[in-house]
Amino acid sequence: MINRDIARIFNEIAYMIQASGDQRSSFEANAYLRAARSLESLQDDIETIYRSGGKEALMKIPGIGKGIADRIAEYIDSGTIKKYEDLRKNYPIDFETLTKIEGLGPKRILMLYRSIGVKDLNDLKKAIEDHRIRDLPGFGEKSEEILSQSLKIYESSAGRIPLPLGYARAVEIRDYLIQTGLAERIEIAGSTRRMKDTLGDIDILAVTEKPLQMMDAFTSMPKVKSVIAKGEKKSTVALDIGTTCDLRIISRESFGAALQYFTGSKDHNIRMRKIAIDHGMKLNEYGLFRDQENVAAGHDEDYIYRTLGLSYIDPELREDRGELEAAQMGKLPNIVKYDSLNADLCVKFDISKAQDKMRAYGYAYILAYAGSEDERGIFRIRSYTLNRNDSVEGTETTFRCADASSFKDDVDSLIKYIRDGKVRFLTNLDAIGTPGEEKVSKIIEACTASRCSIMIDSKSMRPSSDFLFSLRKNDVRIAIASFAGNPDELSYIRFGIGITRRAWISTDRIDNLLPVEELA
DNA sequence: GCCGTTTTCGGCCCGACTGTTTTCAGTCG
Ligand SMILES: Nc1nc2c(ncn2[C@H]2C[C@H](O)[C@@H](COP(=O)(O)OP(=O)(O)OP(=O)(O)O)O2)c(=O)[nH]1
Ligand SMILES: [Mg+2]
Ligand SMILES: [Mg+2]
Repeated sequence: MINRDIARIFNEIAYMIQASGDQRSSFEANAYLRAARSLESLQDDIETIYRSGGKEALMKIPGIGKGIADRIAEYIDSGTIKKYEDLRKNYPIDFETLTKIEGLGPKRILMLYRSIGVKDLNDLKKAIEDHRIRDLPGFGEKSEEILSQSLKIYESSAGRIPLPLGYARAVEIRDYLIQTGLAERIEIAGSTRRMKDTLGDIDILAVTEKPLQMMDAFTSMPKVKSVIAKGEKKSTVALDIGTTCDLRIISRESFGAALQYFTGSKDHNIRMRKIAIDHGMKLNEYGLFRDQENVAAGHDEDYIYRTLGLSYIDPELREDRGELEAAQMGKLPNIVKYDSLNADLCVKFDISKAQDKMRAYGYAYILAYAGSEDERGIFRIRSYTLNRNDSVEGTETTFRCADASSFKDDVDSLIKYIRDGKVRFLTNLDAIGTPGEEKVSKIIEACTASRCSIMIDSKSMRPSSDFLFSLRKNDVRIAIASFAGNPDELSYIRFGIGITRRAWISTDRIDNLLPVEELA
């Protein structure tokens, strides 16, 4: 897929525009950045979209208009983009990598290039080692020191981390801050709250009477490797797991607005703030202001949405993918709640002693792996329930599942299995291809017609929410499974539920809400 | 460069933290 290649080019064009910098063109740079984000989240191959639908199809993608559609077409047709090549002549710099260094943006990167010829990471390293940066205009001894620190953080950075890892760490940090006794309210925000499948960092929001003390506690946590910024409202630290964590402290009255702000996404926030402007108001993390008055003071997120004429939008939907339009019309999907499942639809350990867990999760039954079948790529799962004595009991009810990854080169056989009613659940659908590919559509059609559900593996988080979001217009049913390999891993189900919520899948399509009799 | 249930022109979200910037630019959330 060339989506990422083109996104990278657009990012670089944006950085070069920003580096050369007059105000007017910064909006153009934002347009390129927005288009790049759009391409990165696009599930289907942009080349396929262009070849089958032309420029009109490209212009249907959010953030892509005439100009950028032309540039995408130019890239696909000729392999290069003239505007990009021309800019590169003036700025032969690896912006993509250098902007990943905390504290380095387009302007300072350009300064480093113009003054001492820094083009890439290696050049930067040498410049820092030789102390050539401290004498540059706009830099000093301190900023050279900070750059050296940022470089170390970058090199030990894990990039985006998987949600299950980040979520566990976010909960640890939240609980640590709670046990300091300083927190009046505290909430995990950002992409963790939106249950995005990978996290760029961890974001936490708190209310406290003693911000300075709480910031001290935060920056001196055991797992903090270094402190990147520390103020009374906001601090950032680098954690041991190669990611950073932001703590934002806010007053009690502003908590609702702050949670709305800090949950994001950025694009959702920008849209919200524009809607506020349309209503003659101003939205920021402190409140919703009409004239000078904060009309949302002391209110929760729900109040802000409703005051702007919207229904409440769950965090998982806040990606500017149509949720604001839907909220305006009261047409948001009714998504499944985290504690409402009737069952875990596939686990992979002996659950005969798991009665306590079963009760704790409120499950009426659990389907557990019962071995592979003779046919390649097919396995069986058995239903277990709680009997009168409150112990787990296997039943005669079993279902057959197909693992799509075993049918990559034989999609027709898989479709036949589904159409013949030989399989009830399908795992690893994304191994077949992207959502827009014909073989995937054909499988989905077969599943919808023959009551085979797409099973989500909550442990590996696949198919992803982005994949399933592309399929949201289909009626195909969904089964959520933890794939737990031991009792503790039953908690992974949360991430599978998150996937269905992010994918706009409504409760009437979720198999886990059915009693076992209705599964058959 | 994108975009439009007030617009096809004229807007484009809004604020925190840092350094050497004497009044704010750059970067980031
Ligand atoms: N209004 C506004 N809010 C922003 C902006 N950038 C970030 N935010 C808000 C929304 C984000 O969800 C939140 C946390 O910022 P992050 O950079 O950590 O982004 P997020 O957690 O969404 O994604 P991540 O997985 O960390 O890359 O702060 C911005 O430019 N404007
Ligand atoms: Mg974040
Ligand atoms: Mg953050």
